[in-house]
Amino acid sequence: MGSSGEHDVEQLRARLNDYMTRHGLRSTEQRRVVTEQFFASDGHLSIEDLLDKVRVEEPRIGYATVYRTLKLLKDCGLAFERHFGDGVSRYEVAWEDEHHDHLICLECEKIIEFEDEGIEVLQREVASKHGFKLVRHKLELYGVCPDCQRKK
Amino acid sequence: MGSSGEHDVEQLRARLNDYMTRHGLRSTEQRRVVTEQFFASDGHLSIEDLLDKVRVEEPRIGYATVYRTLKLLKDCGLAFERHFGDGVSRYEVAWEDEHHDHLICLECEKIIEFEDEGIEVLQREVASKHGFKLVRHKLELYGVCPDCQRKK
DNA sequence: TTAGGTGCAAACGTTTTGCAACTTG
DNA sequence: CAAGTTGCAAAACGTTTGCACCTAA
Repeated sequence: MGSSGEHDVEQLRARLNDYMTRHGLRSTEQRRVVTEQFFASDGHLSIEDLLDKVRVEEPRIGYATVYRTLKLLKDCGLAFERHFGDGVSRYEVAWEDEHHDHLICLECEKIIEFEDEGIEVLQREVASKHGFKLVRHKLELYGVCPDCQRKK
Repeated sequence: MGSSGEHDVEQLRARLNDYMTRHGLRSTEQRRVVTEQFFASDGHLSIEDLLDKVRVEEPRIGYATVYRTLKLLKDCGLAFERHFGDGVSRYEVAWEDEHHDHLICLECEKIIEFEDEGIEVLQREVASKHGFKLVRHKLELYGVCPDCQRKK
């Protein structure tokens, strides 16, 4: 529950340490708490979500610190920032081996993750057709989930 | 240049008028200027972009009015709102017959539009596999365009 | 005449920043 | 001890809203 499942957290720590060393950054207690809570989370966290988790462990952590730490994780490629309709940024762990897209219910805001290799192949074709070197992509399907269809 | 190309602006006007009549909304000079400037624009305009264009014609138009008018256009399905990385909302004319996705250069911010029916088909399959009724989607491919690859 | 629209400025919610105090290496 | 980091509160940012005045129907 809330754990990292089968993913390799150790690898994330290593990548982070490596990045911090290379950039002369310091490993503080706050950073440890924020990053560990983040790595142990599933799904798409807002700053507030993460701050709540972090404060259970270390109530004095300020909220600029969470922003700054997530910016750091974003910069070293360990977190993805997402913007779904509302005005809030949400963050997601960038597991080395995983890529998925999102299927979002317009009524109950439920978010389902999926992967589809066929789509990925076609995306690479589109990119190369335009001479682009593809780095990443974002695909979001918006619709009405089975539960909400039933409710009508 | 900056014109609407081969698209049918008249149809947009008709749809807008229809919507306004049905909702008891009024056709003001400001709305006319904002919507016409918007319909005559290509690409992805921020509120500021549009306000600049609008003020050439009618300098007294306030900037809440542009927001409110774009909200109206969004509500009646004549404009799409987009969020690319920065904090700004951008708007795009929702031409009746057209759907496209975006290929974005990470270095020069160039945006190319594309359509790919194969991808659309697979998207519909994914949605129905999860029991979703698909309403719309957003696909963005990020990479490096040919020009920027050459510059290195 | 009246419901709706406008422009302004103030309010809003999220994110960023300046700064003095504090840690890490 | 130097340089990076923190927490706070203030500022900044894009967007929304309250309100008195205006205008289309």
